Amino acid sequence: MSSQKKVRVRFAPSPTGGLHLGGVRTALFNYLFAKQHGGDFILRIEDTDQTRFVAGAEEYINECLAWCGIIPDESPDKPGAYGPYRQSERKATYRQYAEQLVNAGYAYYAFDTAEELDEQRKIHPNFRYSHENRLSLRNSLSLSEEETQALLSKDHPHTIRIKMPEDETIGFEDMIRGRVSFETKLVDDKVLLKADGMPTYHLAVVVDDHAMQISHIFRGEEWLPSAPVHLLLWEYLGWKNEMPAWAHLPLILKPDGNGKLSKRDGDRLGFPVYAMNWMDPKSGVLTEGFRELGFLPEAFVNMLALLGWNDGTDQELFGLAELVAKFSVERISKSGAKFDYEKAKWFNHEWIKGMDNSLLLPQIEEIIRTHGVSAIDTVLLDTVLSTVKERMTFVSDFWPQASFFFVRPEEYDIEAVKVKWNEQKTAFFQELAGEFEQQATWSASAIEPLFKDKIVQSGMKIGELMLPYRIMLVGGKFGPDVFLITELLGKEEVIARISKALPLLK
RNA sequence: GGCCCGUUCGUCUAGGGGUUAGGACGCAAGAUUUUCAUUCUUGAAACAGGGGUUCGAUUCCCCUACGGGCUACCA
Repeated sequence: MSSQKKVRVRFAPSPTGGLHLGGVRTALFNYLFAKQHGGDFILRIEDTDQTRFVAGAEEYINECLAWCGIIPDESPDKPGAYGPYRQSERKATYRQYAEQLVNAGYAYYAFDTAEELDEQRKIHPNFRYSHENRLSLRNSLSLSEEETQALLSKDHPHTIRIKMPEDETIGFEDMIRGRVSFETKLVDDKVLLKADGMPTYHLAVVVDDHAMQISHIFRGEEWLPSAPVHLLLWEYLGWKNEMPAWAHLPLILKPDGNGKLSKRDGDRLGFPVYAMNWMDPKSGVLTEGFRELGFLPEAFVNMLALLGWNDGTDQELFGLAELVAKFSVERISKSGAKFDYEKAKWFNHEWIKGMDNSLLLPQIEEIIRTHGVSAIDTVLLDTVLSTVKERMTFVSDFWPQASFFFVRPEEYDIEAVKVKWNEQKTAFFQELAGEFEQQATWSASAIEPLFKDKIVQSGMKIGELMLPYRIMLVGGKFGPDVFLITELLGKEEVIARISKALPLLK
């Protein structure tokens, strides 16, 4: 069916909030599939008037995707032959198709008001608008032709509902799940066109996917129950043999407890759920995103791809290009995956370790600048980054891990050494500073023996002096090899730091 | 309640009629690092239950249980 058709795949986010993990993953899988088949990835914006449209949200979506390296081939900004790709700009056609369905007997006008239906739901707890009761409700099926026309000509508020067949089995072959089928008698008569003339999602996707020549649809599992409506629509609109192939992706679940992952879980458990910072325009509350927290887009994408997919080997680290090459729908798992923030951090750690310094440097320099250091020695920075990289989980870890290379410590972990301090140690470091002054070759390999020999001569133990020395240089019990730090800091700075810290230890 | 989808270590998963059920995260222990982290080694840790089918089921089928999704004039 779709094998000779060009692969065209779309991502249709609704611009009502931040792009969360599930959204990005749906975009990613769409993208991977399209690129793998040499097809097109289209961004379609689901900006119905009913969804509370948020200003700037469309730009936000674009930025998120761009950060992840998912670049649409066509989008509202880059329309192709089948645009426009904003639902709000395609309003005109939906009504026409809805009426076409009514005329063909596949749909009908329903005049019941929302209040009347609410009333029904109160009386009948399991109320569904369906073949069982549609003849006792107010619609063009129960009313006579004249009554219907009268209501229509009076502009009586009405919706158009699909007329679900009474007793059919409708099924399809899901690319992930295999055969899935539904009994139409159990599906209700969904609204296709609302009273305000706007389409529901059901009508809009089908009409647009057809118009946009979409060949494959990857969407969340939450859409599975409405698949029969969509399937029928493709058929009723006369497009049955142009119908795309479907794949319903498993959901991303909360790490604890049960249920779909939501923004609240991030707040509650202390991890991001949005790709980038998202400010809720109503509440003004800012939710920190993966990007701002110091995640590398490569790690973010890698982590998302492996949440529900693997290549069948033990490999876990994949770049986007490799994902495109190795992706396969058959290997997408059927069951929902709980999001594990620890594992996400591990992915980031691995990517930082393996990332070329030159790609990390712009962000690192930015971090250093925000801490008030303007003169950056790029050669030193490159070396520092190399030694500190493996200790970083987030890009932002650079500062806590390496700040002492750029600024003198302000605070010292004096408690760690004070109890065992004595005059002999003070004298030792005073002399050491003097000897450093005379030292011609300033390298770790030259200083380490000098330092250790001097300790042996003094009769003290090496272990007694190493920690104090470290604390003088970096302020605490952390950091890379102390002699490497000594070398990188330079002679003048090391002596200055000894002089600054020594009085505090006495 | 109804419908649909799912179920292998705590988590993400590999596997698949006969396996010591593999890997990763996390956890624990040890080694290295005279700091902290990294790294390395080792360890604990799983086929939801019951029926079939079969010489043999974790794997195939059915049922149950459990989990999730949907059940709006939201997407």
